Amino acid sequence: MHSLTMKYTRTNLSDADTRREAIVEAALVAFADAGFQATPVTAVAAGAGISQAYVFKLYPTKEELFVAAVERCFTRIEAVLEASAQTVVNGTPDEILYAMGDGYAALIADRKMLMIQVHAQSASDVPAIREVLRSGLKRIVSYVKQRTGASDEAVQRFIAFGQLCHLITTADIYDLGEDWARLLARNIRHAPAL
Amino acid sequence: MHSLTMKYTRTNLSDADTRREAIVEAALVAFADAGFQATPVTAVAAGAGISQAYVFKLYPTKEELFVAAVERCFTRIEAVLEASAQTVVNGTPDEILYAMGDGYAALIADRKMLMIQVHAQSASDVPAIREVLRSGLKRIVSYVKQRTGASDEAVQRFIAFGQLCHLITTADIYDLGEDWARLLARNIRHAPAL
DNA sequence: CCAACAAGTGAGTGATTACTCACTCTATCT
DNA sequence: AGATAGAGTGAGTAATCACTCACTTGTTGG
Repeated sequence: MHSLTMKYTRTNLSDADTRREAIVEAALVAFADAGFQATPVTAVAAGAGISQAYVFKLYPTKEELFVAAVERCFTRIEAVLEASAQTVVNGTPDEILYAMGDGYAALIADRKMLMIQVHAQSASDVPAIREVLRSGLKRIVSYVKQRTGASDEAVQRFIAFGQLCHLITTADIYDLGEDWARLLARNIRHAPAL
Repeated sequence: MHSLTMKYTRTNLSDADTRREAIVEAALVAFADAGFQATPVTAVAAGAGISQAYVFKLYPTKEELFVAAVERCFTRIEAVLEASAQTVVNGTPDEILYAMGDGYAALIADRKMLMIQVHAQSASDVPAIREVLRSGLKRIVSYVKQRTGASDEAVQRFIAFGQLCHLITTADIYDLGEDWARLLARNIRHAPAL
């Protein structure tokens, strides 16, 4: 139980906690790919390189697993926003917001972080999922507002255009040569896929 | 085959087409409720009051059924936008857009039309679903642009705030008394649920 | 050496579900 | 009357999947 008696003394993670880490990472990938309902827990287990039975030992239900993945997603977004904010020194609120937009665009280049959010919205009739979506959103909005000092309107616009970005990606219209698609994607930053 | 020899001569729908109608309506309700993966075809059949076997006779796969429901959703949105536009005479583009926003807010009061779109985004890795999402979006954007005559920026903003509205609804933060929630929902019209 | 426990798994199980098929029933046409 | 065709279904089937459990293995403290 205590680190002095633990097998791995190099880190402060026990074996089980190391596994939890690996499982959440695998869950992020697997759930992002197919969503909550369509992803079998076996896919997460395979991604983490362990048996399905052990996944269930560490995360008793698939729901908890998904919630952990969504939570991780929001934590990562927060970290990226903070890192982006730090690249601009003595900036105006709008400049910091702009840098955050850059950071977010880079983050979602591989779609995983974006799709997890969309899947969470889709599964938001499950109370625990709605709850983690809400708390993640709260963290992002509160953080952006406080860190940038931007107006409420600017922060709201920031989130709204983030959502537009999700729509553009799911409908896959970034590189469509049509007028309506260009209209929607105008000025939306978009890093090329990995 | 031809209406002169048909059983029901009062309408121009054959029995099968009447059933198709009922099935799409039931599909809209059922899929909106639980999404593409989590909705069994039996739920649609029950909603339409017919056997599951017959649903499969008219819609050979669940995928086609879902696509039909999404298509219907966009058709209904377009109709609502048109009806809203017609309520304003000699309006500026911004006035017409505003009226359309009212219409949309009223339409999604019962969440069905909203959730179907979110579920479609979530299942957009299925090519046919991505396709119907894209074509629906194209119809809406093109229609709004042409009918209002608004600037590209204004139309883009209209769609972006529509998406924000979806997020607010899925996370269920309309009536949350917290600052961050009020910030997000500021000036977002919201008809009370039915 | 042994007791105790944590890590880990193979092999189920029961429920669900997309899709099929052989069949019935009713109405119309000749 | 008999043939034909469309509307409609009951009863499957094969696969998938969330979750369980009895079990093994390796480690450690006494």
